[in-house]
Amino acid sequence: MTGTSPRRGGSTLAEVAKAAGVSKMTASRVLRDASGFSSETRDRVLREVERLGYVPNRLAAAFGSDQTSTLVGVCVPRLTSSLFGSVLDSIDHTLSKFGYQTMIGAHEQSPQAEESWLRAILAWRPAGVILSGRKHTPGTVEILRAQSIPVVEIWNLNTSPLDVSVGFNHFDCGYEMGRFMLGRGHSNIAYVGAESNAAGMGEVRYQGFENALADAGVECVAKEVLVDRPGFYAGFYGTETVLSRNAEIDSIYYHDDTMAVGGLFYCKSKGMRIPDDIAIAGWGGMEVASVLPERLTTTSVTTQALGKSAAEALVARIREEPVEDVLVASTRLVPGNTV
Amino acid sequence: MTGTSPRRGGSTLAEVAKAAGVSKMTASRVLRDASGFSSETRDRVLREVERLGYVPNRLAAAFGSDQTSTLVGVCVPRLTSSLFGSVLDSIDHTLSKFGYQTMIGAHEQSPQAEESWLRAILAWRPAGVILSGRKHTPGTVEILRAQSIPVVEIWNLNTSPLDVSVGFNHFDCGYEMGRFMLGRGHSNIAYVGAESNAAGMGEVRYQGFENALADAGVECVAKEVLVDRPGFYAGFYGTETVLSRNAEIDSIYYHDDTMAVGGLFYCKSKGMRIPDDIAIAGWGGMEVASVLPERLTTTSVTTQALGKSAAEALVARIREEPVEDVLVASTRLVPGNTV
DNA sequence: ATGAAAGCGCTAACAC
DNA sequence: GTGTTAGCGCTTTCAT
Repeated sequence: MTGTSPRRGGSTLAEVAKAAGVSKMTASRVLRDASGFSSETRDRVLREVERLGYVPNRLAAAFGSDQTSTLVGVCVPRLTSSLFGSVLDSIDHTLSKFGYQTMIGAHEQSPQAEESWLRAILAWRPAGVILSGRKHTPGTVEILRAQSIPVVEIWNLNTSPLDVSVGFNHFDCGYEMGRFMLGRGHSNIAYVGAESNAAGMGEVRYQGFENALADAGVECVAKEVLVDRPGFYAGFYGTETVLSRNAEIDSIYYHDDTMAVGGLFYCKSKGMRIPDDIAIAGWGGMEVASVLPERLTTTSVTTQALGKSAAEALVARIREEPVEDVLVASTRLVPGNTV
Repeated sequence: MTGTSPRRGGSTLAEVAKAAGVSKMTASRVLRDASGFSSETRDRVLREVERLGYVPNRLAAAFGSDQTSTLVGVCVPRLTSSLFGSVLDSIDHTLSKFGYQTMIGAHEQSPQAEESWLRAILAWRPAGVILSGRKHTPGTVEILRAQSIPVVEIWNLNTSPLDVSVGFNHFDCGYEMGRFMLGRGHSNIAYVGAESNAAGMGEVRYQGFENALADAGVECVAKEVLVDRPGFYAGFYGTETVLSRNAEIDSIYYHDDTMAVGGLFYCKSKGMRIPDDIAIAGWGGMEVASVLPERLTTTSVTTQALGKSAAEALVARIREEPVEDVLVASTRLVPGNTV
């Protein structure tokens, strides 16, 4: 910082107060809309605020009083997914309505990255944090407990959360789709997924799926989990890979709709008929499916509701209001004509 | 706050210092990895930090010293777009490498929403902010000037930025595509876009496009800008709308690839051949196009590079290093077989 | 309805 | 290599 430049942030409360001919306390009360001032005083203070372009210093306020800010840390696997994007959008929208500011992190499914992000975030004394998934490092768990800070874990349903959990029941999603595909007469069933990292956010869905097959005495004939970000292209070449290894496959369950759409176009490019030659099922209920000639069989999920519930639960915890420990965001299998 | 609960954040520097048998200053130096302590002292301090689970209070540090935090505010139109998601991902990744924390906002193209977000963010004395688009309220401009804070405007190229601009040359993108479509012999050319709001982030592209047509003495026969979020479905029904009004249309330029893909499937569903009956062009070079049977004619854009450049430019400005005022992220027309 | 004083946890500046 | 002092801008507490 150069010595000549004026203090960043312009004027202070003291300057506003002085200009308005009142004490700092009175000015402070006016700005926080507390009580204890006449409407005449109020007008005088607000006029000076306007004139001086006063911007409150929340750093000082949060530090000086209760040691807690209105900052909230939110960590998601990635920002490029329409599903996580929707959740984050809903969280941010809801939090800002309640007067909180959202600090983000993207851990791309690495618990270590999550932990180092968290350490940096906690130094700002956030009012709470929202994490994705159930896998956290021991360090993460310990530091959260030590800070006794409200935590909401999202995405995966977690019946023994650190604090509060708001998620989808991925196991049931997988199980239900497994049963559905079996019910349509498919028996050479494969799974194609993608995980950038070890945390395995898609794994639970596969487990539910596999269980459904096992309960019917059927084995999943192929499981291909690419080390990649889930997406259209991963679905395309994952399908190529799995079909090249096993020509008997008559149906594929995908990590999500983007991968399913990629797989669908791979199959069509090879002249396969859907669902006669090969059946395809996705997950997520993404918008892209709405324009395809085929109606994709998928599980539609309520990402907006998940985000809103998570943000509301966090705010309730911050305010020490009663909150359900475990909330489930709804999902629904939507039969199309691709299975 | 209940009086019984311990101070959030656990121990303080003073406690660490006392436990280590040194002064606060020495402990502070160790933690900031400054010089001025023996390695023996360092070990003793770090041991106590570990033992006490000390988490530094950046609120106090930022407030007490230079009045500036390592927080950075980043505002984008929305978080559900793969393009903006990619930019944000790249920004966050780059900023965190430099030790900054990202606070987000989503203004969905409303300058007013941007301004109120900005006011809340500036109260945290961020080291800098990144805004999207060129349209800002007078209040936004004034407050930024008054705070004399580093600002990077992204997305739209802006030759007279508030501070620094890193963007795509949308006008050229549109112009180039206009010329390309004309070159392929199309003459009944329409445009289909979508804007949720008045700020009109897609408008410049249209202007370039229209100019290309005008320069060739051709008029754009239809312009349909839906009041909606750009997306697959908006492309689908926007195409339906525009074609129902004008049956002569032989080619359509879309706001982006999602809309183009939506339009493509609408046209195919009506039995039209592409590009013979109707030509289709998008923008963005999105992944979805990689799996279609058609190679979509589009403009591929470097969202990761844009985000990285923007973050780096902001950091340079914060550090008072020399920075180019205007940076252009590259775009490239990629001819496919849909035009 | 308003004001005065104290202090939050940290670091810059200056001693030693 | 280490310690002391002062102060950042605000809010809390307690007077008036």
